[in-house]
Amino acid sequence: MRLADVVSVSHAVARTSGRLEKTQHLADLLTRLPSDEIGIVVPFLSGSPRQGRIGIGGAMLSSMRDIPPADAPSLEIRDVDAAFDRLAAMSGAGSATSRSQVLRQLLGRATRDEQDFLVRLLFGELRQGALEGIVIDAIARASGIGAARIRRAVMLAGDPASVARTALVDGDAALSRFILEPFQPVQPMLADSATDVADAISTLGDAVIEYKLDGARIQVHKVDDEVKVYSRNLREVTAAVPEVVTVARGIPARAIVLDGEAIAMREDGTPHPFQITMRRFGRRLDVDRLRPDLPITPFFFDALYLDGEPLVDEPLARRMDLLTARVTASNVVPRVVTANPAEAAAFAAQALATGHEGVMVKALTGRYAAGRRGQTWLKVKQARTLDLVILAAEWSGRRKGTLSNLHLGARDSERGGFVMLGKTFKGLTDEMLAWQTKKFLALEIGRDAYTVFIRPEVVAEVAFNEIQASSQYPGGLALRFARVKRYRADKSAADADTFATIQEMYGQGSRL
DNA sequence: TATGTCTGCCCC
DNA sequence: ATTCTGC
DNA sequence: GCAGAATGGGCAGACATA
Repeated sequence: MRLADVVSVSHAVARTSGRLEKTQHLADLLTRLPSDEIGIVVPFLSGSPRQGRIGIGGAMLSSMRDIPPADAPSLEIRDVDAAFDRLAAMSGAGSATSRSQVLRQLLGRATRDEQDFLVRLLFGELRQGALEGIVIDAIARASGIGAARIRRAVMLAGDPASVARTALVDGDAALSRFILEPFQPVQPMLADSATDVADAISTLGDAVIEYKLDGARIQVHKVDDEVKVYSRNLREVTAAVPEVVTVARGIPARAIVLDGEAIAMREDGTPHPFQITMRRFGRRLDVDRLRPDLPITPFFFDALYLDGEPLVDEPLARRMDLLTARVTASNVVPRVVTANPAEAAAFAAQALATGHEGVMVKALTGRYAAGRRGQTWLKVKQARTLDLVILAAEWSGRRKGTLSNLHLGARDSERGGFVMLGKTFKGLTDEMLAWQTKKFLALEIGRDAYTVFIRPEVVAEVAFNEIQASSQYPGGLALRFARVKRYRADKSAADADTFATIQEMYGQGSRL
């Protein structure tokens, strides 16, 4: 199949807003597609190439803007895939230059529309209103198999392309080969948010409350002495966390799959900040050098498989029992089972006092909903707010032509002026975007390519979860997960919170 | 060698 | 990660 | 309720450049 055929379907998908119609366009394409190209095109339609990230980012792509497009389409899907393969294989000195040359050559053979598609694909912003979810529906429609069955197979396979090939070529019965088994990581279950523990308990009834640790999600697979550790995105990270391998090897089970969190702990049993955990997690070099001073500890909270039996369809209560029977208590997340809101609230307070992020509240009857934001898991995190001054805004956002991304500043009561603490666009409705665009242009005192700087007069109430060290901002501090709650028309810049206040919060640990 | 820029099925 | 929006 | 879009800070590592 030609690239142009895929591009035209992508355009048709982007043009319509209806999910059913998007699905139909994609299903038609899948039906026409030669079976040996399913593995290439399905990832394209889900928004990323088969090869994953291949070392091409925004800077490289924006340097390609001058390439004149071809007059007529000639690229085959296979040509593109082969070029991506070559790009992915490049490394070492001079690789950036040769990568740039190969990409230039590819884009030079593409029409304007094809160039546009390839650039968005490589940048990871296809924006056709259909990613994996819609593609799953399309596979279902094209194969005549139920969407739930396809979705489940994708969660277990971790990859829609192989499921598409099986469904379209071999049919329904062949999907049964997608089962949970060791060393085939499954997409982790995700959680919804709740405002507080009492709210979560009243939603879920009998529940287990767990410390929510601010580390990195891990899925650990063990068969006999062989252990592999996967990240939330199913990336294999075994080499980064030898401590986890040691703990897993010691578990008395022939085969087991566990879900948990890896975090750097202090000797006194309190957690390091997330930034410190990240110095270890994801590191491949010098792991042994950092290990003595910065050990990583796994804390497990779920068991997905044990000695030949998949547990994902078992209720949480049974999965917990099997977990605690096999794993030492020091490697299980602290937890309490209760339906009593007061007891739950006390446990949550204890989690925060120990320095943790908050708690998870989970229904005891819940199944493990792989890859989904299950309604049976609720996270409760502590947030606080500051009144900050808007220093500037950037041209970007949901609707082009609005000033959306806000620069947030705290008042510097000692030296005068304001100290920038980060940016946010979150929490802004379409209505607020329209209002602030007008307002900020009236307050403009200067601009550059993307930014309008304004007189520091507008105050917003900004929620955040943590204050963290920053090498980017002049005060050396930045807000984590900042979002706008509301504008404070009743406050002037002189009423805004001061940088000294933020420094004090950071010193105490922003969660205490 | 030292520093800066870019990238990441990155982590949150 | 968080949040808003259309379906 | 789901899926998608749009965007945040910071980390290690690879490579380019001075």
